[in-house]
Amino acid sequence: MLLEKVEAKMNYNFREIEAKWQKYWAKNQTFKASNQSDKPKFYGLSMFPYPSGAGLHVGHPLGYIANDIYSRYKRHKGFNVLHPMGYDSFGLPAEQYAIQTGQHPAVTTEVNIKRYREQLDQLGFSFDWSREVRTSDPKYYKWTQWVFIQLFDSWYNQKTDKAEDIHGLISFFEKEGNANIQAACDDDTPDFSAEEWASFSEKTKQEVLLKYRLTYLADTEVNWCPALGTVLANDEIVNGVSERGGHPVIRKKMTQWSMRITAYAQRLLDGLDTVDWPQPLKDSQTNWIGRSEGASVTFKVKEHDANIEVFTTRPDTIFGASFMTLAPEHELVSQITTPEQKEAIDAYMEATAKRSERDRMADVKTISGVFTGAYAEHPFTKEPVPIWIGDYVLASYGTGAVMAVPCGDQRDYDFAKHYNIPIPNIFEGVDISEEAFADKENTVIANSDFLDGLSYKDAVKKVIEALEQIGQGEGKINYRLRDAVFSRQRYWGEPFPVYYVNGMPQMIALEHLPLELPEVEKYLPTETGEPPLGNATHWAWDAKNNKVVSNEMLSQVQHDGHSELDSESHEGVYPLELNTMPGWAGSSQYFNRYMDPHNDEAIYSQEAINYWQDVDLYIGGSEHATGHLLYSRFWQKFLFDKGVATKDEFAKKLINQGMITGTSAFVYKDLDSNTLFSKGLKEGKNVIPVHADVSLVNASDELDVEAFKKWQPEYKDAEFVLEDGKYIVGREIEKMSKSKYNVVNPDAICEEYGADSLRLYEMFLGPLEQSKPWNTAGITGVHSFLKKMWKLYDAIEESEPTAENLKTLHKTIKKVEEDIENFSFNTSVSTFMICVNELTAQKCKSKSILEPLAILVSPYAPHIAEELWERLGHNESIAEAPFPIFKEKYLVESTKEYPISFNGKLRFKLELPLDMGKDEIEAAVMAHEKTHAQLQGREPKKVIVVPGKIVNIVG
RNA sequence: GCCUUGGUGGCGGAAUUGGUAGACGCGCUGGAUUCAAAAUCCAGUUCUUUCGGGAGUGUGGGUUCGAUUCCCACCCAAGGUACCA
Repeated sequence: MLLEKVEAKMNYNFREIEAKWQKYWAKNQTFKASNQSDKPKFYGLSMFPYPSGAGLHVGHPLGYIANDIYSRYKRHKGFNVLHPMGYDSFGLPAEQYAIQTGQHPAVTTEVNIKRYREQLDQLGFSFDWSREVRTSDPKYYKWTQWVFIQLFDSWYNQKTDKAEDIHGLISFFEKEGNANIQAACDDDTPDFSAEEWASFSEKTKQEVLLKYRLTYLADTEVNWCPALGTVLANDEIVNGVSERGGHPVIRKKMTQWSMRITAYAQRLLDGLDTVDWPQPLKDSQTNWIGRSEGASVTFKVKEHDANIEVFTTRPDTIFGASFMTLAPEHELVSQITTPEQKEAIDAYMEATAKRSERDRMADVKTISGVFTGAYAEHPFTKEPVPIWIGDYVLASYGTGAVMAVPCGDQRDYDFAKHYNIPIPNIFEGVDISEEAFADKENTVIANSDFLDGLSYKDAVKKVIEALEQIGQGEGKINYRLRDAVFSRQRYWGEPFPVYYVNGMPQMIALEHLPLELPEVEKYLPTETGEPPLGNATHWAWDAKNNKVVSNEMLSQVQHDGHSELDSESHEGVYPLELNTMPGWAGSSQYFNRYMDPHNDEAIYSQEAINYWQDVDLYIGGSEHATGHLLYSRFWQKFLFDKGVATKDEFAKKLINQGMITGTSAFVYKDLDSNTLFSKGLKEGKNVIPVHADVSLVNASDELDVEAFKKWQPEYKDAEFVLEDGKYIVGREIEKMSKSKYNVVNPDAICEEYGADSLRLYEMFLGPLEQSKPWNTAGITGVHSFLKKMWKLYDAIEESEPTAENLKTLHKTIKKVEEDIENFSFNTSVSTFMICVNELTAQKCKSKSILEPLAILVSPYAPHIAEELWERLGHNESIAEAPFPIFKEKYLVESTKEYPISFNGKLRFKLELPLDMGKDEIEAAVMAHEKTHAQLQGREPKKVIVVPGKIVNIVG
């Protein structure tokens, strides 16, 4: 009895310890951040998760652990730390589940969040849960709706290069029309004078303003899936059919809200230079924005009152343009096609319309096109230029039309060859009989009138000047980036704070927000094809009383379009927007809301943002490169323009954690019989590999045969051919996924080894940014390290540390501090192991060594550190204990074991005093018997001596 | 095709400014302890070797007294992107 008790005290009982400290942290609010502090601030943020029904697997917490370590470290370093967590809780899976089961998404979301919270708590994170946000919480999405309204009330002034209040634009219009305004606006914005503006009806004014607002309503082509009754995002479509169910998808024009992110294209590009983000991520944003410099050129169409505008990056080759190509969807096609060509053109347009965008992209080798019969006029030579249509020109890029220069562009070249169109050569000394010449650097222009003899750069400059002179072009920068469609025909998303009067959108005032999601019977689209919110019976806006009312109250004028029938009693009730916002709406400002999450008066107070400013360290997956991270930067810049945010980039440093891949296990089934061969016996047999659940396999790749039979009853009676009495499985690295049965659940690992072991092991696997395979077997290494460390604190003494003890401690402090600052968490774990191994060998019991060691370990393995800290006699949490200070003096050595190399190869080592000079070292080495043995009588050509480092003898 | 990142033992990986390649851990081998197992501890573990040594960081070159590290060319893998005019 007594013996058991003693043993229990000595053993590392991680289950008890971890539960104890998790409770302590929660009860004492150890990690609650204050918005008032004299300390410097540190804001460490991990991307908040979508709470899925499957829960976390070991790959998910990797970034959280890293950020938790860094944040805890900063706390030890005297920073006031903000380390929050929340949930991106609007989203598709909950809605799909609701459609299938009828359960309200809010209910399933709540259940999933609870499960997530349990799993997160179990890992011992230092999150300030008092600041939790949920995007689906009306108190939170009130502010998502608020940002939307701010965007609606703003336009982008290109002269001041920032977003400004829409009222300023209206006064411009009133004073001088829109001629002198440089603004981000729709391409089809008409020119008008102040008088014309004044004469516009209220509705026309609103329509014009929509062309300038930073969020606007417009007809947009979307991917509509009739079978699913919804629009799909591009990534939800695979090979032209829906990812879910494989239903056909068509392009459909729908009135949708869009975000004028293109207004910020250049600033989004420039801002990348100011942040410490991974290069691949910056590159993919740069590519996505797709800036290209060139010129826009206007070609007049002969015999028509029409112009074709093209964008080209090679205006210098304009004299080589021998035809033009329009996208088949180009608006001028039907207008300019001659009667003789009409039949061919119609047939071609019909054929292209049938092909999906994806088919067209996939099939790049087939050259196809049709001549319209029309000609454009070359701006300089005035020669006729035949106008073709061809599906190699995309309607969605540039102007949907190109001036084709076959000698300088391979696609134009191929097209010209295929249809026997002339290929004039405008390059000096270049052979174009085989292929086009696209080398800008070595370009010398010829046969080009006033451009002859010029280089690419000079010719571009000169031709743009000439185009401007004749009013047929100008220098232009084109972006690939499109405005972002912001409407979704979904239920489980933020409602737009919008109602419609005479078809024009009106914003609901801030004091009446949030506009809460209505209850619906069904989560599917209505029979008339309206979004799920069309099923709501209580979804109309009473603009007089500012509240949501029953649809029955809708004004007659809205109902059937006859204003004279407007019902008196129901006046001022209007329909509400039926679309909801996309998934990225709620995540585009959450990082700022954490600064002041319970503020009901503002998205956050100015005091809060003045103190916290921006995120110091943001960790999350690289899959958000062109979604969340681009949209968030856009909203941040907008709020910066409005003076709401203090920084125009929200995150100083960003790290993409690598993916943790699974190590799948395979059994080998004989093709002809129900026989399973162990891995070593499958050679020469006709077998197929079958996935086995990784939880049925031990560290030595042995399969638990009985458990396997139980798991897959079809193998209940199978014959297992063993080797040495064991069934050995094959292993392969694959993406961690349910279907591959290689998902490893953190709960089971915490149960068997503890959260501290899991945290250490995830870090120990390798560099944070790299993708790396998971193999649970290796966790025993870090687990026995913790046991060894625990043992070290068995009998703590107040004794003086030895010089050796101090050296071990201080080299550990130095290395761990450097590692954390460099986000090299894997190497710190090794350093801890070395330190504990050394102190164990030294039989160190000194409190003055073991106390700082506990602090060093605490960011990584916080539970054991707290427990040891308490055993060292402290009553307060270790969380705020100051980080140990490294002292160089303990590492100073008097001698050095010099590596002695011959021709760069190490041959032997020689211990010499460190204060020995160059010549003395050389003399000592040359006198050594092993040197003579190496040289075998040869005279060395040269002796390199780097004191304190190395000796190298050449010869 | 283009852009990016990477390539080191059986495996994960280390070597931070060019200076002892393979730290640390897994696995494996042998041993101790145990009735036995687990756990723990000790020793070994890049390859090769005639036991002196020799070779070695994707391949081939280069710079250097010295290269995993810097330069050039190429190969392979992963991720992103693609008829972008």
